[in-house]
Amino acid sequence: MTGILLNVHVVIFSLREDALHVLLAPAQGKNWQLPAAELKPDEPLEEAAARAFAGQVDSRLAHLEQLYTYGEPRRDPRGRLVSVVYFALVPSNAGQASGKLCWFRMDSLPPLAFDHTGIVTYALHRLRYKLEYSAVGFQLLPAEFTLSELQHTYEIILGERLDKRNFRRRILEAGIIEKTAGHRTGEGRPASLYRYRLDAVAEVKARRLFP
Amino acid sequence: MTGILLNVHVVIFSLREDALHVLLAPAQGKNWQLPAAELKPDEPLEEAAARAFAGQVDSRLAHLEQLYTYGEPRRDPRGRLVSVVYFALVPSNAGQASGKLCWFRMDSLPPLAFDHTGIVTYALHRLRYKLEYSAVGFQLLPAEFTLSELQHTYEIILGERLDKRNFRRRILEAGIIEKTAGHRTGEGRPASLYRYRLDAVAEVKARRLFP
DNA sequence: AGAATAGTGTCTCTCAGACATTATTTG
DNA sequence: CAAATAATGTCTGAGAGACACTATTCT
Repeated sequence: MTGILLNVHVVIFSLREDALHVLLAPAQGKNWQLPAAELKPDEPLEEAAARAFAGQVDSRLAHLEQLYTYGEPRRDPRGRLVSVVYFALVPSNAGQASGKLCWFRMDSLPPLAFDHTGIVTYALHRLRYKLEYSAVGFQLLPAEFTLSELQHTYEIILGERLDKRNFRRRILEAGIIEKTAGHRTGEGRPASLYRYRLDAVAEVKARRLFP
Repeated sequence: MTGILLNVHVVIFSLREDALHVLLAPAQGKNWQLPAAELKPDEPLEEAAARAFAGQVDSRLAHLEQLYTYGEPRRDPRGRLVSVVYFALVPSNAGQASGKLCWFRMDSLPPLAFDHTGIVTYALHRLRYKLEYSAVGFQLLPAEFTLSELQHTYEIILGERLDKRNFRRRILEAGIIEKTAGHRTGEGRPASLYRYRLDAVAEVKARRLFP
């Protein structure tokens, strides 16, 4: 291995104040970059990915999957760097950033170092795509949520309005959530709380939720 | 980089004698393994992947995409090895193997070294999945083909029979192939030849062909 | 009472899936 | 003319998408 470096980056998404956010670390100059970790000799890749933001975000990790491996020869001017990039979701009720990491709105990202802008864009593509055929959307919400909150989450990520009745019909017919006893009170009529049915994960992954 | 090795593996599929085949290289003992290449310091990952079977298969490369990066600490007993695995398709009219590489039927693979059996299984999943929503199927055929040959390709990969009329309707309505002047004569009525419409690639990738 | 949000049903149109017969060539 | 393969159309059922009003709570 003549001078080829390997590391792990993570694109971490969360919903904050009605907008999709990404967690970034300060880089050279005024730039920012994706949180990274060196791979330890005896550590699985996923663990290195989790380490990239461990202790910086007070949240259990809701979702972590490999995104892509970037290895263009000149992507980092400091040397040949191959990065295995992971993609993570953090529920919106957690994820207060501490340390040097900061949340940025996806629709107004700061300048990013190296090829990180392209990586974040691709991660958003993946998130939108997976939203349509799997149950990742729930990973951005707390354990209990209302149907309006769920719809709102989908709308923010997809960037488009969805029909309330059609949304509810499809989500409920898919059988992946169930009503709990609780209600959320607020400004108008209180809303029923729902929870994600863990036993439904497997079957949902097979079929598209939104075709 | 304390003792972490990085290389590139390739899962190469082709259709031969009415069955899906994978290209393998001899390994320790009676085992076989996926063709591999060391990453050169100034070489893109794709190029290393292509190098893993360059000169061994007399064919232009029809399709090459990154599959996944495997990096479990104990996957290779000789040391910590991270492998970026690619996935390739070779048209059935080309791809005569030479050198040490051999084609094996997917339904009767020899014992594979390390975690390569799992990798090949995952690659087949990906191939089947992509067949349903993109145009990769055409990459396994020569430039001109009959609709029966195309359907046959789909049936072999998906492992199930398809209805002839429904298949033709969907393929033709998708507008991704066009009739050429030629015909293929053989035992029965001669069949019209079709070719893949290059300008259709982009739009097809967006929508599922087989839902 | 008014403002705010939750919750609910129908119709239409497109498309997937099942299904059988005729057409053209070769030996 | 027999065998082989190519080519073609219809019906039905499921599901996506468009669409508007009633219900419940809070102030």
